[in-house]
Order: sequence, then C-alpha cells, then structure tokens
Amino acid sequence: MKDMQTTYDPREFEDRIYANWMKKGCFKAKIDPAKVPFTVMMPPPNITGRLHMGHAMDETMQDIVIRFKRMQGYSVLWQPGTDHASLATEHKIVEKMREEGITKEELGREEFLKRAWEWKEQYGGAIVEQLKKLGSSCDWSRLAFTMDERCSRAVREAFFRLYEKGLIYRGSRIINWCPDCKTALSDEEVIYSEDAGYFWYFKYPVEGSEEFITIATTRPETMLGDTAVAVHPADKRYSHLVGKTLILPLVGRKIPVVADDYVDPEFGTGAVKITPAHDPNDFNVGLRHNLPMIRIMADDGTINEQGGEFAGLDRYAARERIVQEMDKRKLLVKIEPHKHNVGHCHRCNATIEPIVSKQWFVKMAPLAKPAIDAVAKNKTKFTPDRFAKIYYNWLENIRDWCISRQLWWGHRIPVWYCDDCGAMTCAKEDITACPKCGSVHLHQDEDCLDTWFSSALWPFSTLGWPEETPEFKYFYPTDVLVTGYDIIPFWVMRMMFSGIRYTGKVPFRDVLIHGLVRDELGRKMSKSLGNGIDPLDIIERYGADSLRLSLITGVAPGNDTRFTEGKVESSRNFINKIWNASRFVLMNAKGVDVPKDLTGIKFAPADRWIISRLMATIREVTVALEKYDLGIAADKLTSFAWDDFCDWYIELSKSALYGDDLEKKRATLGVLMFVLTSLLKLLHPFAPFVTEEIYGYLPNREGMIIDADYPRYNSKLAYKSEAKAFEGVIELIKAVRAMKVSVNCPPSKKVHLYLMTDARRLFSVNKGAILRLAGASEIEFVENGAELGEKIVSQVTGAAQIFVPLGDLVNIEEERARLTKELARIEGEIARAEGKLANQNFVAKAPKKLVDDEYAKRDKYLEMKKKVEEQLKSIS
RNA sequence: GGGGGCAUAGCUCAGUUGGUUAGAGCGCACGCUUCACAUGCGUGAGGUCACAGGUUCAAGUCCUGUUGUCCCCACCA
Repeated sequence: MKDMQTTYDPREFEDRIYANWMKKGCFKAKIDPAKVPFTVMMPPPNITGRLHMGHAMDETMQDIVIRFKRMQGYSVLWQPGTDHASLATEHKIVEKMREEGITKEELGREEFLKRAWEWKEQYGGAIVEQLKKLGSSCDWSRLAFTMDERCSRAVREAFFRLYEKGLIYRGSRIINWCPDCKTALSDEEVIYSEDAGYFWYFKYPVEGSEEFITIATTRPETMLGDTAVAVHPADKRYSHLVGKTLILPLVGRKIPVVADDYVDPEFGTGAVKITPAHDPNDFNVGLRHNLPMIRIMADDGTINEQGGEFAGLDRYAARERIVQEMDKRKLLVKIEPHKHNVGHCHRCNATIEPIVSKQWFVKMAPLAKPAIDAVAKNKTKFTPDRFAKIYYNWLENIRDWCISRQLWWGHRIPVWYCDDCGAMTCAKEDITACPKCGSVHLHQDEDCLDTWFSSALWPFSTLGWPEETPEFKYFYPTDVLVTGYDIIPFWVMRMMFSGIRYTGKVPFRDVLIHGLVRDELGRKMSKSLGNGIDPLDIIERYGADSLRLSLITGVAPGNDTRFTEGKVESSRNFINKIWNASRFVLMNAKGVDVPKDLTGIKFAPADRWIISRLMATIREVTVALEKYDLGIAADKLTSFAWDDFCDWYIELSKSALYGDDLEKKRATLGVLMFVLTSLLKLLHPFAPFVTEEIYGYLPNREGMIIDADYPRYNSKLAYKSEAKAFEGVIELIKAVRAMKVSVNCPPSKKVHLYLMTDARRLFSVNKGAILRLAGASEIEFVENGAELGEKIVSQVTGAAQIFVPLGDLVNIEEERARLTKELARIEGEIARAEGKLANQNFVAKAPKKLVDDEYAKRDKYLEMKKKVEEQLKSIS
C-alpha cells in the first residue's frame, strides 16, 4: 500500500471518500427488526437557500449524533429533504420575472407553476450538493420534498381532519398583509423594528358644536376608514362628548364618540380614532361597539374606492395628501416625530398593513394544550431544558394561526365552492361535482397554505403517513430533532402539536437546540451587512473536518457562537496532528508484524497508562455524546489525542521503537495501533473524512470506519492504580524539564539525575523513557541527596526528590529563592488541608472519600515540606 | 409590560448531578534545526469567577437582590 502523504491535504480525499460512502450505500436506512432504530429528521432547507454557517452547524451536529449512533449499532435513518418555501420561492421567481417584464397575473396560475417547478429543478438541488460537502451522512435515496406526492397527500389529510373537527375555519379577521407580496402572513412571519415616524394631531369637529376633539395618529391615511373615536370612560376631559357625533373630515361620515377601557388617557391626547378594518385593537373596539368596518385599502397598498378622492393613490401618497388637506382645513394641530414599532414582511421587508380579511385559520387552543402537556410530562425533552420555557411561553400565548396565503406556489387549499348552491366542501381528493347539489360548477379556493403547514408534518409525512408504511412503523416517532432556537415557534411547536394530533405520538423524544453562528464581532451574519462567511469557502481552504470541529468545540448547547477563522485554524492544526501521529505509527509499523489486538501483549507501565487514559476517554466521550454535549466530547477527545497520546505516549514509545528489543517493539506497536484505531473511531463522528482516510491505511482494519463499532469501555483495561503510579514518571519528567529551564540549562544538555525515592522500581523500569523525555544521561538512586554538594538544583515531586548537579549554571541565591517559594506553596497547601480537616462538620458530613483524600493530601505535602526544608538547609 | 440569556485569564469561550490547587484555544514571555508534525516541541506568566447577601461541612456552580449587557414576545392610537 501507498504511504500517507506527508502533509494533511483534505482536498485530496474528501470528495473521494464521500463518493465511496455513497457508492457503498453507507447512508442507507434499513428496516432491521434485530436492531433498534434511531431517527433524525433533517430540517429541510429552502430550495431558494444557499448553505450558510447556520446550516453548517445544524448539519454537523446531526451528523455527529447520527454517525455515533450508527457506530453504536442502531439502525439509523437520517431523513433529508427540502422545503418548497412557498413565499420565499414565489417571491424570488416573481422578482426574476419582473426583470423579464412579466407579472405572474399575465402568466396565469398554470404557467406560473410550470415555471416554479422548473425553477425548483434547476436551483432546488444546489443546497443538497452543498450539504454533501459537509459530510452529511443522510439517506439521500429518501430525499423528500414538501411538495412531493407523499408530503402533499399528508397535507391534504391533515387539513381534512382539522376541517372536519372544526379546527380549521374561514373568517374575517385582522391579519398581517404584505402589500408587496400581496399575501397574508402569520404573526410569526412579521418582523418588528423601531422605525422613526411621526405623530399627526388632527382635529375632528363635533357635530352641531364649535368644539373639536383632537386625536393623534401615526397612519393618517387610515382615517378614511374611521368609524368612531374612543375615549376612556373615566376621562373627565371627554365625558361630556361620549355619545356625541363627530364629522369625519375629508370624508364627511358621521361617527360616534365611544367610551372604551382600551384607551390609555395618559397617551397622546387620550382620544383615539378607531379604524376597525385596519388595526387589531380597533377591530376589537369595533366589535364591542358594533361599529362598521370600512376597508379602505386594496391588496396592493393603494387606497380603494372607499377612499373617495384619494382612491387609487398609494398608501404613502395618500398619507401626504391627507395631511395637506387637513392642514388646508386648519384641522392639523401639530406634527411630532415619533419612534414606533413597525411590522415588516420577513421576506421583502415591506411595511405590513393590518387589514381585515377573509382567511383560513387553525384554532390553536385545543392543539396547544396537548403540546404543552407532552413537554411538561417529559414525553419530549428540550436540551438545554431552558428552551422548554420558551416553548411554553409561545404556546401559552398563542393566537389562531392564519394559514392561507394568496400565493400560487404551495399546497392549494383543498376546499371547493359550489357556484350553484354555495356549498363549501373540503376533500382529500379533488372533486368535480358538488356533493350537495351535484352541480359541476365548482371552483377551488384560490389560496395556498402557509409553508409551515406542510413542514409541521415533516417527521411523519416523509415516512408515508397517513399510510401505515413499514418505515413509518419502524422509524416513527423520531429520536432527536436538531435545530436553532429561532425556529422553535415556526417549526418545533407546530411539529409537536401536529404530531400529537395526527399520530397520537410526540414526533421526537429529544429536541436539541443550538444557537446562532455569529461573526467575529458577535453580529448576526446577514446579507445586508455582508458579513456572512461562506462555509464552502472555508471547506475549500481548510477542509470540511476542520469546519465541523470549529463549529462545535468550545460551544455550549443552546449558546450563540462566534465564528472566527482562528478557530478553523486551530481545528485544522489538530487534524494535522492526528494525521502526523498516524503517519508516525504507520511508518514504524512498516515491515513489522503488528499484533492484531491487545491479547498476549506484555504491557509496559506506559502502555497501561495510555490504555487507562483511553478507557477513561471512551467513557467520558460516550457519556457526553449521549447527553448531546458535543463540545465537551470534542474537548475530551482533543486533549486525549493531543496531550496524552501525541505528546506523551508517542514520545514514550520511541525508546521501545528505536531500541533493539524486537518483542518490545512489537508490543509497543500493538498498543500504538490499538490506541490510534480507537482514537480514530472516537473521532469519526466529528471528523469523518480524515478518520476514514487514515483508517484506510491501517494494516489490520476491517471494512470502513463509518461502519465500525464505536469503542466501548472495558473495565479490565482501566488499570487505575497502575496509571496513577505512572503519573509519577510524568511528574518527574516535567519537574526535570522545569528545573533545567529555571537555570537556563539548554534542553539538549543531558543531565545526570540523582533520585531519592521509595519507587526505585517504577523509575528503573521507565528509565529509557525518562532519559529521553527529560533529557538526562543517567539516573542514579541515592540515600541522601544533600551530600551531593551545593551546585545542585533540587525538586520534590510526589514520588521522588530530584537532584541535578548543574555546576556553574546553578546560582545558589536563585536556587534558595526558588526553594523558598516552593516551600511557601507547599505550606499553603498544608494550611488549606489542615483548615478543612480541623472543621468537625467537614469531617463528619463530607463523603468519606473526600475526607480521606484530604488527609492523604496533607500527609503528602508534609512529607514534601520536610524534604524541601532539608534541601534548603543543605545549601545555606 | 411578560419571558429568557449572558457577566470566569489580554481576547473568544468551556466548566458535565455543589467537592482536590478553576480549564482550553488564541495572544504573550523565555527556550528549542529532539529523526510524525514549526499547522510543531518544552517551560512559564496571567483569574477577587460582575457586585451584595443567603443556603451548605463545602458555592464559579444552588437561592434572593443589585448593576451592566444581549435576545425573544406583547404594546405603542
């Protein structure tokens, strides 16, 4: 076999590895009754979308969980798909057509949809290809689309069921209207921002009197639809006017003055113009006082025929004209600058108009309740659990969901109206005749459903529901949903109540919530700021593995994170380290008959130590992954790989590898190979490409790492006490290194070590390693180091007292100062321990192990203190 | 008005059911042509865990309050 390239170059193998996984069908979900299923539904990206850092993080987290579970032996399904994104897509297509000078009305519904499907075929796959670059191991053969036949059937079924139970109704209510997209929006699709505006103060004359009532408005044009002025019932300033009639200026309509608690007497003038058709609060006031609702605006934001002379004007032009006219009539009192919250369309940013309109709604109260209960009863668990509160907060304050959209791209509302008898019929299959009167003169509702209506069904629509398909039975309910906290109201919530309603089961057991990926300065990445970083560009330069690692290391669940190229570099450096460590092992294994496993290997202390560390790491990483603590898992892996394995064990192994004892060399290589293989497997969910690539070079591998068993903790290999003893060797080596630095002794200068110790055997056995790593020429055991003279540096460790004669490098004064400082530190430790032990409550109430540890610690430091004191005495 | 987050080293952040001497990366200082890796190795400096109380044998961690900061929702005629 070829040797590994000397440099880590992800571009050389990532695409090849991915293609091979695909070719071998590694991602395919299989219904296997012998296995436990594990299912994740990918949040379907919009077909208009381009991969951004948010996706990259979301996908990475899912892929880590999926690969981990796959290796643990579950039968995994990671269901991918895309969302038709009704409004977003239609908006894009309309924009494109605008460039060609065509409107969708000119084109007609059918032709428009033809274009939309073409558009979907052309661009809808782009994001899918981008997801592959990340290494996502989802079952692409099951790629779903919210408007494919399966999902569309589910939508029909769901609508039909709710309709039958009266949970979907059609009614005239105030809704959010986007005059630009010309459609209704749900409350969640409106984005509010503090905008600078004005307060216009208008005088409305009281009929048959010289008196006026002054109102303030931020939207003068809506006065055309005023049907009352309201004041607070207890407001003495206006009480004499309640019940009187006003003449609405410019319009001439007679409108009443009504008293209503809704009015805040402290705000503005304490008198409010009431426009029931164009404001949600006014709408309610209108209902209470039985006021007429006069809609004065057309769908495109122009004033309609109700606006008299202003009809046809755009809303803002009308505003200007009305202010002028009022001014002319001396009815304009003043204009004040005023900041207020204005709703904007989440798609096109146009200012939303609250408008009374006939739309379809889902009655939320009966759906919300079971969704709240399911989380309260822990049937679905949020990670981190604080997001459950946010979820409750949404569902407890929820209003009915406006689901109709005046769009063409989407699921058309399955309701038909009979032109003859007027009957309204909802049907799962298209109908051609009225079931009531048999008339064939029918027309289907023109509107489409909110895109989220179909997304809400995603966990089961993709599995074939309402049919009891084998995959539905096997893979549903799903195990974990991974998504950002910003999506809870749009999607998580709606999947929850939909899943419970339609399937009787919660759609997922766990919801893993992550935060936003921000830029280096902590700002949201956005198109308008131009601060977005393209994940594909990062992959191109650093590789997907580095990107993946950088998106999860040091990130706590649910928290936002800043993306910096420095983090990617760190991850790349780490992977490079793994690459080179692997290369080291493989180079040394060349031509050697490396043991296939640990059976029969005679372990050296260092071997037991690294195996012990490996076992601890396996346990920690597994526990962390099972709790979705991906950042912690990655951190444990990194420090094991870099510190324990590379910086210590590989260095320790060199004396055996470069020595003459062939059996020892074989044994060491066996351990190296075992640990490396385990490490690669542990790392595979995080860095799938490089681990698969390296795995391919391992001599004793079987199959591919993606299908390998995840390493398991083996208590027989824990070697706890042996590992602890070996820490003494490490401590010794570190101490010697530090001693050399303290006297500016060049690291390359070999020193003669004198040790006073009870653990002679430990240090003898590991002599080779100590000499190599501490930079020593010899180890000599002595009974009394003080006899070695003054030109000496000494250091006490837990297991030994070290003496290094360094001749003229030693400055007695400095050495005395160093030892004095060391003594102070030790005395501090003793004081701390004794303080604790003097506390009777601690001794009585703390766990015995802690108390014992404290005694041991005190004794250890007392011992060290004695030695340091002796040494100080000997050089003074 | 309601809800939530955050405040830990110069910077960005971890800190897993309260329990050794609070960690990492980057940065910084000193040293290293050590035969896997300078995308590296060694050694180190650097923290009143925002503040004030409380619970506890024990608090970065739990509770209350304060300050600062960010986010979400509602309201804003």
